[in-house]
Amino acid sequence: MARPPKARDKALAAYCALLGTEGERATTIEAVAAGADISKGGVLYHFPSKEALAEAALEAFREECERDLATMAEAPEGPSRHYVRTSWTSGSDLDTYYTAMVRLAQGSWQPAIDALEWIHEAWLRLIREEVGDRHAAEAIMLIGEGLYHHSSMPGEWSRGTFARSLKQLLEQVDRLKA
Amino acid sequence: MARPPKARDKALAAYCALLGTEGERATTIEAVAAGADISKGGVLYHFPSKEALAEAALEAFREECERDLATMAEAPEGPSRHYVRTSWTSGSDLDTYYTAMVRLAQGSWQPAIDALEWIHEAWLRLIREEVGDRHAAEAIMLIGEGLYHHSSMPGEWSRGTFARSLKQLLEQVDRLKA
DNA sequence: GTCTATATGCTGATAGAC
DNA sequence: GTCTATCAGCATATAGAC
Repeated sequence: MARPPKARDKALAAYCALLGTEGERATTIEAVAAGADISKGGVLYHFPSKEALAEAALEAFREECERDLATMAEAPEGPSRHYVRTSWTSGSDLDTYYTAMVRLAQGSWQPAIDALEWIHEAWLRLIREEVGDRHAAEAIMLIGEGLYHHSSMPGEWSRGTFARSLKQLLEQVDRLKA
Repeated sequence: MARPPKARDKALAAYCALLGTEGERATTIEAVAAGADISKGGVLYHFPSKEALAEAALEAFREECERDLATMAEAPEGPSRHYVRTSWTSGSDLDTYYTAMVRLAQGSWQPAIDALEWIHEAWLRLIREEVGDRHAAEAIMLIGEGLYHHSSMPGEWSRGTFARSLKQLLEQVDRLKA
C-alpha cells in the first residue's frame, strides 16, 4: 500500500463524491467508473466488489478522523470553534469521507454506523473537555451537526443563509461556552 | 380523495418508513409491498410508477408542514422550544415524511430539495420572530437540525446521549434566546 | 381493487483479450 | 492494470385473470 495505483485513488474519490452528491441509488459501479474516467472493469480490478469500495472508504475515513482529532485537540481557537467552523463543508477530504459514511449508515451499513458513533463520541469528548458543562457541549456539537446537515444538502438556500453567518454563529458558540 | 383506499395509505406509509430506516436503495416496490402487506401489483395499482410514490409523499409532507407551522406559531412554550423539542424524532407523521423528503433530496430529487428549502425558511422565520437576533435564531434552528440528524440515524449512541438531555438542551436554547 | 405472470432494462460481477 | 464482452439476478412496469 506504499503507492497505490492512481486509478484506484480516482475510483475511490469518485465513489465517495457520488455518494454525497447523488445518493446511494445513483452510485453504481458504472457511474463510479465514469466519474473516475476509467472503465467498469478497471474499477472492479481494484475493488473486487462494491462492498470493497465501501470498506476502502471506511478505512480512509478512519485515517482522516485520527488526523482531525489531533488537529482539533490542539486548535488555537479551541476544539469547539474548530469543530463548528469545519462542520461547514469546505470540500476537505474529511468532509467527503464523512458524507459518504453518513450515506452508507443511512443505508443501514453497520460498519459505517459504528464508525460514526465512534467519531461523534470522540468529538463530543473533546468539546466537553473544553466547555465543562455537559449540555452546553452537546448544544455546541449539535450546532455543528446542523451545519453539516445543511451544507451537505443539495440546493442553494442553506448555502446562502449559513455561509454568510459562520462568523456570528461562532460567537453564539462562545455564548454557550461561557 | 375523500376516503382513499386503505391499501393506498398503507403503501405510502411503508414507503416513507422504509426510506427513512433502510435508505433509497432498499426501498424497492417489492419491499414497500411487503411492508404494507399487499402485493407488488397492488402497490402499482395505486401508484402507477415509483415516482408517483415520491409525489404522494411530497404532498402529504406539505400538508403536515402546514399543520406544524400553525402549531409552532401558537405553541405556549414558544416556537423555538417547540421546534427543538419536536426535532427529536418522536415517530410523528411529520417526522416520517420529513425523513423521507431528506432521503429523496439526498438522492437529488429536485421537488424534495425545493420543499425542504421552503420549510426551513418558514421554520427559521418563526424562530426569528420570537428571538429577534438573527444569528441566535440560526443557532437555535441548527441545534434542532442536529438533533434531527442524530435521531434519524441508525445506531444507539445518539439515542442514548441526546434523549436523556432534551430538557437541558432546551435550557441551552433559552440561554441563546436571552 | 388486488392478484400472478411476464417482459424489459439495469446492476454487479466474471472471463479473457491486450 | 486496464479494457471489452457477456452473464445472471434484480427492479420497474405491464397484461390480464379473478
